[in-house]
Amino acid sequence: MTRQLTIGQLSRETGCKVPTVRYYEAEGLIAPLGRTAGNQRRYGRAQVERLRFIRHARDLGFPLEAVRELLSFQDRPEQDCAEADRLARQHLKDVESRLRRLQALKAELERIVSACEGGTMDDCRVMACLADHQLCSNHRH
Amino acid sequence: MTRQLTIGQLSRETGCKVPTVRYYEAEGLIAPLGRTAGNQRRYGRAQVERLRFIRHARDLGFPLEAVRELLSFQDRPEQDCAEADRLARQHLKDVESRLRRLQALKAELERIVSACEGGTMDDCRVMACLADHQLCSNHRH
DNA sequence: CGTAATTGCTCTAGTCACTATAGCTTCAAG
DNA sequence: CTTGAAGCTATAGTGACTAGAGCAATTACG
Repeated sequence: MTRQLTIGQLSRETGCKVPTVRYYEAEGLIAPLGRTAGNQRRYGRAQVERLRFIRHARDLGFPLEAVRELLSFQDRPEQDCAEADRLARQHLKDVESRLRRLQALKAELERIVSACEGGTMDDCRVMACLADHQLCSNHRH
Repeated sequence: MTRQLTIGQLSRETGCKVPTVRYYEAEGLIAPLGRTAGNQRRYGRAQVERLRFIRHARDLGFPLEAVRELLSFQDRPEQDCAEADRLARQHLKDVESRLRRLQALKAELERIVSACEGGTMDDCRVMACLADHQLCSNHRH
């Protein structure tokens, strides 16, 4: 029989900081098995898995609300997985859109810094580009 | 002589929402020329330019603190532009790092959703990947 | 000149996902 | 039995806004 874990041990096993575990509890994502006589939280193996699931989804950039939804799917394993798939696909779309935006941004920043040849603020390309939208390569943002 | 602008007109000219202009003022980034007898803000051409500069820097992802610094450079046009250049290069590095991370993320999400072939939550690849780190292509995150 | 619609004002609270701090209590080891 | 680490709660702070309440001022029209 596996013995119960303190919040610190849970934290070490999952790489999730202690205050974050308590935050997730306040958010209703994870609850301890129970408390000791002295009011300390105690966790079991299932909580380790649950917290790993949460952390992994968060690392993949799912917002907490999506994680909450995914956890509720987990609790109903008989259900069709179309919803989980839809959520993941939606998230992928979001990531792709952020990616495109970031790529455009990188291109413009590269253009801006490569144009700087030293001198004073007065005729600095970096400052000029920031001041005047027309100097942008990308007029859409 | 150009007549002064209300906060709403300034907002329309710059694409920056009214509450955001007030927020920037509270943050010390931009101040109106003055106030009317009835306590309303009035702006001039210089403020339009300044706000455009702020918005453009923000659109490029510079944090407000960096924008504040860039604005202070603008106010000292004699100064060497090395600092502005350094700031932009640093920001470019940040963007590149975010970009790499997002690309890895996209790859894994693509792998996850492509593995889903329907069925129940029980044997859904999406859920399995989220539950088990070992199933990741990228073990570093 | 009166009135109604629009725009402005301040202040407070909410967002997201934590992180940090203060001040206290409990637990495990020696 | 004492000490020090780790636990507890509660509150506030982060960044960059956004939303709402409840008023006041301005402007256009008749």
